[in-house]
Amino acid sequence: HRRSRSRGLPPPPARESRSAMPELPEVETVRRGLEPALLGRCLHKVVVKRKDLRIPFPKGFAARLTDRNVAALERRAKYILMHLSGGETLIVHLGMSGSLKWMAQVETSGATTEPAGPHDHFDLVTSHGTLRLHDPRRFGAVVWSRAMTSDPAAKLLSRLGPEPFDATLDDASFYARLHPRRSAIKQVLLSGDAVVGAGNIYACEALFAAGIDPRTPACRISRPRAARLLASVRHTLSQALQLGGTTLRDFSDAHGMNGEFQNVAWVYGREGQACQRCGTPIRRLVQAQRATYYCPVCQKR
DNA sequence: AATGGCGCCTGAACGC
DNA sequence: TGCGTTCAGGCGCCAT
Repeated sequence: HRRSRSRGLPPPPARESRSAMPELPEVETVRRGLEPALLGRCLHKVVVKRKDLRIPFPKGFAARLTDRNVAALERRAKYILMHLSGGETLIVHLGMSGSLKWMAQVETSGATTEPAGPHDHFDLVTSHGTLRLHDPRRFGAVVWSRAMTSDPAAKLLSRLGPEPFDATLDDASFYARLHPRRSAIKQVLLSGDAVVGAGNIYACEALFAAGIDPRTPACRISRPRAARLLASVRHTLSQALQLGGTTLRDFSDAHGMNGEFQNVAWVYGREGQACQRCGTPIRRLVQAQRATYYCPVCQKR
């Protein structure tokens, strides 16, 4: 079977901060890793190599960042928000294949920056090191906003659903967000309308954990099952976040499944393999042009 | 308003 | 060995 892939070679040695398929846990891991390096630093120089990501770089991008200090590093859904001293914000989305690589200056050697490759799109140069955006597929986006309450930041972020670990997201409000939707629950999870952060991998995993068939119309999920699903989303994302350190230091293969994640996955990428709970072969189907993996026995409509 | 479908983009894996 | 095809999917956008 084509999908039961075995890698012939061991992964290359870990040498940079990279995680493909960045979902919420990966983005939060990147944010946490960058925070101590970037906080309070001044952006001395901004080098733009290629500016046509999914959303093209804003006009005057480099000039608008130069000589600003990094005031805070925040995350909202899968966006990284770099708040600057002038009140502006640089918003970075890593898309499917994006990564942010921190290259610390080594004072003893005189701080050489590695040469930029064809998929390196910008460098933010500080006195202590350089932050480099790398994104081969260019599904990512870089957006500059004068203020978070004004466009384009407001437009980009205003329609996002609640954060999974927001205490105000309770069972009742989660149910209320699912109930009007007639689409399959898998698609509703991916839409980020009811809760943000779960991409294809964690949507599949959370639905397995909750015992819910991914094709179930969202409106047919009862209050208790919705509560269980919310708990499963939170559990899955927090477990992945705990494994985030591994993601940070590892390379990913083409499928973004490296390090610990593929080892703890119950269904994702396991078509034809025995369910680790009941032994039934895991199935794969396509919903909205996206692969869905599930156990036909453990997950009910 | 909700919904389903499309396109973007590259590299790995696959198949002949 | 080599070349064409398929697949991966986050998300803005579009038509319905």
